[in-house]
Amino acid sequence: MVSEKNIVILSGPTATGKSSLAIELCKKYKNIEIINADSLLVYREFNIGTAKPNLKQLGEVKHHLIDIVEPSVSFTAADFVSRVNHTIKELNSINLRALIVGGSGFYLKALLYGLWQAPPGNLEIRKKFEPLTNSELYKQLLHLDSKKALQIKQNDRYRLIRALEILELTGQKPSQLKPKLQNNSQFKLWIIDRPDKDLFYHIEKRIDTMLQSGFIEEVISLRKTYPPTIFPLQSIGYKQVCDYLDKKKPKGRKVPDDIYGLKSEIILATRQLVKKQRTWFKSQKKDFCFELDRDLPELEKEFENIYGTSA
RNA sequence: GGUGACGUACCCAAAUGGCUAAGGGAACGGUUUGCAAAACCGUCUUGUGCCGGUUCAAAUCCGGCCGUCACCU
Repeated sequence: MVSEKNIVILSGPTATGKSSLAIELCKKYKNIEIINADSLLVYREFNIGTAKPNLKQLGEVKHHLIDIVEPSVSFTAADFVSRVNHTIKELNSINLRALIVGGSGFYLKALLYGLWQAPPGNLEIRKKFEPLTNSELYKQLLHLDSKKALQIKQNDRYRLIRALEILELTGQKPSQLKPKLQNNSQFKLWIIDRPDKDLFYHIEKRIDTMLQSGFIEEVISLRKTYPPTIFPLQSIGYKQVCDYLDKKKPKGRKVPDDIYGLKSEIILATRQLVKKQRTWFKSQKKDFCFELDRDLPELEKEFENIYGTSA
């Protein structure tokens, strides 16, 4: 059965070189296409700051789930899962294999283990909760579903609202939601990483390149079209450029007013992302962990085992 | 060389005589179930440049020294 073929998920911290590696790996096989698993590459017009693969790269190997939504539209983990499942089916039907590449841990977890059987977010209902303070929200939830409330930190406003939203939408207690089963036996989670010294060097180099390629101009142009509140403009790099353009200084830290100050702020935020991603992956069940450069031969061998001719 | 300002933790920064010297950032660790490059939580338990003086009591007042910055010659 075609659909039972293994699919590698190539993940790991940002700037490790996942995308380029994936393209190099796929070029040798001709029948593999890449499915993006990065929460920001799905947005059109956000190109430089997201380190989106360029046209040449996109031409070498076909990519899915890149540039699929407008920047002002919110794209969720559930959207990601259904799109991926759909794409895999489609590829299988024409005898192609999929390779999933990206560092958005939450999306991957949703793909591997499924989300709960719950309705999507509802702006109307969320608006209703807006005036309430965190402790008021917490008290409400404690009253309606104390089990769930005890699992949520009292200041975790986002999750408190989500839990109350589910209650209102379904009448069901969030703590009793049933899992939506996801067949994950075909996925192989591979994490690639590299030593801090290499990774940080790459991060700095990458940010230099972004700034030289017109990153600031990209942000200026995006801000003419979209409100500053949209999610991708809050993301790493974009947020710092916005602050730079608005001359907004961070609290608790002195940063030069110039391009060097901007660069150091983006580096800082990117390193913090790396750390968060590593923390995330630490708790995930992995099939392989590779250190790039050092373990490349082994990685290629494993890749051959899964995507090789006979598979 | 002269004048003035300033010197508080790894960094920024409150507190100008008196309870155990705020707060923030960074860092480190963690949570994560439809916004996730988001959001949230925990840990950073003696550090007021140096020396001396005044006082019951000094980061805080006085003197000197060292250092930084600004301006002047």
